[in-house]
Amino acid sequence: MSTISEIANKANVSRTLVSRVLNNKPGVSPENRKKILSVIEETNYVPNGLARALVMQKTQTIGVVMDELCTSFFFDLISGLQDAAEEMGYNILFCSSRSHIDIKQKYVDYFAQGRTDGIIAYGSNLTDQQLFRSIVSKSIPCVLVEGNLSNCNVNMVQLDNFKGAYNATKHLIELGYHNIVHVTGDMNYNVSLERLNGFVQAMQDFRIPIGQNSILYADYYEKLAYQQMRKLLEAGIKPDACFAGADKAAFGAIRALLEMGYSIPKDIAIIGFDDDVPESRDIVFPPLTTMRQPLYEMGRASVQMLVDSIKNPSQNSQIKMFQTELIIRKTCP
Amino acid sequence: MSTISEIANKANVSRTLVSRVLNNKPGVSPENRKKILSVIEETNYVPNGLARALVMQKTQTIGVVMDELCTSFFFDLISGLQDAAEEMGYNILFCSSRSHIDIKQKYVDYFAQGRTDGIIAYGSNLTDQQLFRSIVSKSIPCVLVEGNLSNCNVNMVQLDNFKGAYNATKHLIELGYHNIVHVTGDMNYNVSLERLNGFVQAMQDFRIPIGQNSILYADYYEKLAYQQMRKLLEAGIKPDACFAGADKAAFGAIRALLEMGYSIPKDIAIIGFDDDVPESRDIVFPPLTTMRQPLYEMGRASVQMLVDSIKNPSQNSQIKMFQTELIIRKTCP
DNA sequence: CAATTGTTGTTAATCGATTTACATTTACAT
DNA sequence: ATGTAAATGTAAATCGATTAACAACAATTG
Repeated sequence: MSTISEIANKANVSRTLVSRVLNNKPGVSPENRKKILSVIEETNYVPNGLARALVMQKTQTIGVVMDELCTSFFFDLISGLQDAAEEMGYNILFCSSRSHIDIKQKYVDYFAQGRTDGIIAYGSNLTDQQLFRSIVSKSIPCVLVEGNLSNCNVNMVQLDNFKGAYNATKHLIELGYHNIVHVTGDMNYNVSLERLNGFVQAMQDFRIPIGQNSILYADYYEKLAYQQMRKLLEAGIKPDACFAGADKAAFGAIRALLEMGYSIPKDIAIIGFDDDVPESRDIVFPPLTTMRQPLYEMGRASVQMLVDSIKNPSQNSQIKMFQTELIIRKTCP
Repeated sequence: MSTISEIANKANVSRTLVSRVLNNKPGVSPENRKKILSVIEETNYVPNGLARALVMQKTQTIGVVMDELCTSFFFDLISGLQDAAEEMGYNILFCSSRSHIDIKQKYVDYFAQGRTDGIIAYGSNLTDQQLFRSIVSKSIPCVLVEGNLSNCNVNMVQLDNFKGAYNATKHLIELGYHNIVHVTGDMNYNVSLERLNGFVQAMQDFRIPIGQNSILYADYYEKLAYQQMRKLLEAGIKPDACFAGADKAAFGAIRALLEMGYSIPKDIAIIGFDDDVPESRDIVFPPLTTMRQPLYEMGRASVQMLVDSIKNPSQNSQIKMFQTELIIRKTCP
């Protein structure tokens, strides 16, 4: 690895001139510029980004901390992040904690040690709270996506899970379904609680009693939802509608229902949540009616908010709340 | 952001002492150590990673360049990368080119500007060649995964696609199937060519004629494989076995076969490739017999090879070839 | 008691870039 | 010929850490 000084020596000029050439700045005679460029060329010289970032006090880099990377669910979110970053001239670095809180902390610290201009962290897990507060205390620009940090002056991009769940439930109720079952997520996650609350509130507002069998405690994955729904059906309970807190869970429930001879949506209506439906799903399952999360837009907004905050560090923190959209397909009219 | 000098001033000591405390080195009196630690604590001081990396001439960081991040296919590969990196004390940064060659180049350059100790690049695309050569010319340690760069002294982790395809085809032939159709991938990708060659070679070795209808040109995704298989069946061709170059393609083909009333494996045997089967697949499709790629192990090997190369820059480049394994499930005995 | 060893501390060089301040040269108008 | 402005160049400070070299002093040893 050669340095700017070596280039300067070989070209018989000062470092300053090389720097000017590198950054396309004036103040270099044509012949010197040419000579310097040719030395750079033949040396395969690349300026050191660390040194540059150190003196410029900026990295043009955003660090993104995710719980998982290889999940179709994050596809749109990451696309939004990347498109916006590209447009605004930032590089994006990803890291994956694989849901280990200590690894997440490690990468947050890593990014916060001057290696990025700001951090975007995804996390709906309640155990993230401490970690998020640690970022904030370092006073590095950051945006929390799907995170919820009360009493804390921090930028947040959120989804209105409560209203989404409320509207999904309301939709079912207004269609005449009253025997509705809700499949919840893991109760360690904020989103699960918020969606459950939305369901409960809607039921109460329409004075529909919530019984012991109205709520299936599961997680947002296929397997457990399948098992719980199966158990319910085998116990002889016959709901006429199901609001699942996540599409994956909806598919699990649907599988149980199909196995038990239910026809969808004739015997039971289904609404999911997320709009996380791989293209291939439609092959075998009925196309799912669901509450869409505008993940792409949320990704874009996160970057915009962060860059705002980088360029204007003294400004107050912002919170942007996104709404879900009911996408009517075939599992519920 | 405070600096080491500020800490030194506040604690009335020299920078050296602060540095020693930060790095847990001896040569600091107990009372000074305590004082410095308390100043660090109350200042929320974090040492600057760029400055440290600049003077230490190492970053303890590996940069990974992928075509896509949010794909189940890469799950195991990335797990392998991360586990190995964790064990060896390296941080891993990911970036996604989303299959844009210029963005890929941008991030490779970014990583190569001293920001990482080495680069791992995934790419089976033929258009990556130029890009890979540019990394090599920068003489920064790197490993290519699934890439194929001839006449170039560079570390590579590869899969024996030829032999895998050969063995899959051979397996079908030895079971008595002779009317075998192969679903290919995009011909711009090395893997597609290698797997096709393996198929062809096996057919030739067993003296089975390859007709016009023996090869379905598609990509490794569900849709096109579905369409091509459908077209074949509608033309009245009745193969007795199918070797798909990828599991996704296999599922597309299976879908067409099921729709046309074929029973699997009674009427037709199927072997896929990759073992990229999301858990949820088994719900509706028959469990797929396939050639497994040891992606987790390949991920680990990439990191090991890279770290080797970082610690011993002068050594010759290595190539490690991994073999596939036939996983017998229900679509082919 | 002198010599040696060990501990604790400081100063200054270093990593590789950018940038300010200033020096030199050239061109042009007066 | 003189003064001024523009263009081109250099030297040195700076970013924020680590570390080699060395100084000062206390403790140990013969």
